[in-house]
Amino acid sequence: MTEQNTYHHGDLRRALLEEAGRILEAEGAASISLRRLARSLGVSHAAPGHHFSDRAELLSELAADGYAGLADALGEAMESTRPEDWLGATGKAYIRFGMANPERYRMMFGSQLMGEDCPERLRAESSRAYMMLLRASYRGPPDVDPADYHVDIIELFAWSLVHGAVMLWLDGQLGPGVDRETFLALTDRILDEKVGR
Amino acid sequence: MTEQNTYHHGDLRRALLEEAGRILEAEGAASISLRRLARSLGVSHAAPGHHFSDRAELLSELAADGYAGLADALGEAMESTRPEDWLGATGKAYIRFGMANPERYRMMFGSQLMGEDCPERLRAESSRAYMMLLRASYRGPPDVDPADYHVDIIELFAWSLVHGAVMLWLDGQLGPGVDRETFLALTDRILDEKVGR
DNA sequence: TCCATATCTTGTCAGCGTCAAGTTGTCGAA
DNA sequence: TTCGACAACTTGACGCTGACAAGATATGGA
Repeated sequence: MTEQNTYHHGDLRRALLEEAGRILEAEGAASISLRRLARSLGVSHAAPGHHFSDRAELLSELAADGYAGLADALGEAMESTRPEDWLGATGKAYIRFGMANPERYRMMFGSQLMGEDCPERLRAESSRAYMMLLRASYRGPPDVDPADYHVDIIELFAWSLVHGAVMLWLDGQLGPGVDRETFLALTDRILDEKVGR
Repeated sequence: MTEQNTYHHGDLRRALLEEAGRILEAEGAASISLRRLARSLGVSHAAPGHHFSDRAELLSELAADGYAGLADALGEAMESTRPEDWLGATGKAYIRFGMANPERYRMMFGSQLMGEDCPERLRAESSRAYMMLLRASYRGPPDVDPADYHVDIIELFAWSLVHGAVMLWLDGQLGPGVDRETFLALTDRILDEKVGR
C-alpha cells in the first residue's frame, strides 16, 4: 500500500506525513529528516521537496494535525457533558490528549513554528482549538459569537493550568513520586475544585 | 578579551557558552552550531569538541544556567516578601523571568534535554528551582526538610499555572488582543485571587 | 494524438556533528 | 634546566542533512 512500483507514487504527500508522524512519536521531532522519509518510502531524496517547500512546512503540517486532533478531543468532551461542566471536562480532555501524544504535543507548543509567516492551516487549526477552550469557559450571554469573546481571567487561568500541567508531566519535572495515576488524580481534583467555580 | 592570538585560547569554554547564549536569545536554539561558535571565536571547527562532548552537552549547560537564574530570581522574590506572600511573589517572579528570557525559557522546558543520562548540573539546578517553588507553596510544619515535601495539589496547581501562562505568552497563543501590560495584569490578578488562598 | 504539466530522479553544493591523528603550548617532576 | 606527560588546539575526513537546478517520465485534458 505504501509501496508502489510506479514512477509516480500516487499519494506521496500523505505517505510522507504518515511516516513522519510515526517517527515523531517514536523518536521525537528532531529525528524527522526529509531524506530519511524519502528512504523509508523508497523514493529519491529530493522527492519530498516537491510536496513541502521546507522541512518546516512538513513539521507545520504535523502540528496542524495535532491541533485538529486536540480541537476534536475538546469538542467531544463538550458534547458529552452539560455546559456547566464544560470547563472541567475540556481541561481533563486536554490533559489526556497531551499525555497520549507527548511528542506531538511538544512539537505543537515547544518549537516556534507559529511565526508571522506560518502556514494558514496551522493558524486555522490552532485557533480552532483555542476557540474550543473559550467556548468551554464562556459564561456570558449566549448570543455572542465565540470569535468575539475576549481573553479574560478565567480563560487564561484554565488554559494556563492544563497547559502547564501537561508540560510538567511530559518533561518529568514532577519527580519519581508522581506516577501516571497520581498525576491524573491530582489534575482532576484541581480541575474539579479550582476551575468548577 | 575574547580574542587572544595565543595557541591556547585561555578560556574557550566560557567564551563558547557566552557566544552561544548570545545566539540563543537572538535567533533561538536551532541557530546554535558548534562550527558557527568556533568561527565566531576564531578557533578551528573541532575546538569546541574538546570542551563539550556533544552539541547536546553545550545546550544542557545553557539550560542549567537558565535554571540557576530562575532559582535565583525565585529566591530573591522570597527574600523580599513575607512567607505568607511567597506563593504569589514567586509566581510573579517566575512569569517575569520567562518573559525576559524567552528563548532560554523555551529551551529549558521545550527541548527534551532532561533525559535519563542528562548532565548532573542540569539536574541539580532544575531541582533547585523546583525546591524554591515547593518552599514557597509549603504550608505545613516548619521543621520539615524541603526535600521531603511531597507534590500535592497546591504545588502542582501553582507551578502549572505560571508555567502554562508563560508558554502561552511566548508562543503568541493569546492573540493580538493581549499585549504585555494586559498579560501581566491578568496573571498578577490570577495569582492574587486564586493562589493567595 | 499531442502537448502542458505534475511528479519524480539524478547530480551537486554548503553546512553540520563527530571522530582520528597530528601539532603546539603548559607545567610539574626529576 | 631539561624532559616528559598532558591539555589545548588544528587539520582532515566521513556521512549526514536541507536545498537547489536540470533532466526524465508519467498523466490527463484539448
